[in-house]
Amino acid sequence: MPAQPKAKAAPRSSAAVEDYLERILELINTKGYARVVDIAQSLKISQASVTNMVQRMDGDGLLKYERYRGMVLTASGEALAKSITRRHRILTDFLRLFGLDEELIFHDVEGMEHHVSPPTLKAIEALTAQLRRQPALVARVRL
Amino acid sequence: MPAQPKAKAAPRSSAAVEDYLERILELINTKGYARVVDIAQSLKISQASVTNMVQRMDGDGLLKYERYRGMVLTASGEALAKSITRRHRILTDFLRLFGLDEELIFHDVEGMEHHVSPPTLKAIEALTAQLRRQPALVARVRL
DNA sequence: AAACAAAGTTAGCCACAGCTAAGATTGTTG
DNA sequence: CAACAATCTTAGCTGTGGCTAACTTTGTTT
Ligand SMILES: [Mn+2]
Ligand SMILES: [Mn+2]
Ligand SMILES: [Mn+2]
Ligand SMILES: [Mn+2]
Repeated sequence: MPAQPKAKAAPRSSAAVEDYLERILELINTKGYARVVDIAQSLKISQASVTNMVQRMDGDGLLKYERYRGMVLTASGEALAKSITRRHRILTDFLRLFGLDEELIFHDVEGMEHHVSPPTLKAIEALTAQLRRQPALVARVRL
Repeated sequence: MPAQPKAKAAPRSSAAVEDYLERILELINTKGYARVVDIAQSLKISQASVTNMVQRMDGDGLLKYERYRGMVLTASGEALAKSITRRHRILTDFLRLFGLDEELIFHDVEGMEHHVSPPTLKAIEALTAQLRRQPALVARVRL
């Protein structure tokens, strides 16, 4: 018997895997399916790299993949993708308060999102809500 | 003649290189010198990895390194190290507003800092200054 | 059905950034 | 000064996540 009951296989995913999951979920939500060619274009990487990563993610149980046919997120893959999407949205909402360039926001969020812990995210979310009731204060930051 | 006057060789450094620079500067400031063994302990990586990276950074002109003897930051390495240290400090000051665990703050900042652009950093810095005059608002976030 | 184009896959490559094990250098100590 | 411990370096390895070139599969067009 293991020392720990089952450990839940801690879904320790890298920044790259998180970006793939985020795009795959978005493609499924908007087009109904996620194709290799679309993932590649969206992430600006080669189709070959996508095929390779998708095979790894299949092995890791994040999605089910059939050669030449397509892929679907597993339950755990989808749960992870949704939480990643939420993080991305919360950080974007926060940075939008300050009148920064939209492309810059996207770039910064795309990098930062992989390093923000749940408590920090919660604080930023609450702060954003508060700042929305204080436009005068926010205006002083936007200067 | 080149199209651009000189381009300044854009010091495009990775997250790992930035972490090394930050620690090396800190060690120099507190002990007067940065030794391989101390960098290794501080970053929790092996001495061999440090030697390897330090050699690459020498090749990239970020520091001058002499085998078995030691290293000094170049002008550009020191400038970069200082700006990295500043980013780290500004982000830490921001997150400290919310009563988060100090270890958690360090972990998050250590990851996020490499992805925050100058305009975003400036906004966060200004926001922190404003929030310091609004303890009541901050208290609502800390709940 | 043959031909073609688009999409997908494989093979082989690379840089980055870590590791261990083994050996070299340096400075201190008996 | 010899021996020793600490420090540093080298050699060789690994996983991640990219790439290009060449090939295969699929679906559409004629
Ligand atoms: Mn991202
Ligand atoms: Mn994202
Ligand atoms: Mn860092
Ligand atoms: Mn730092």
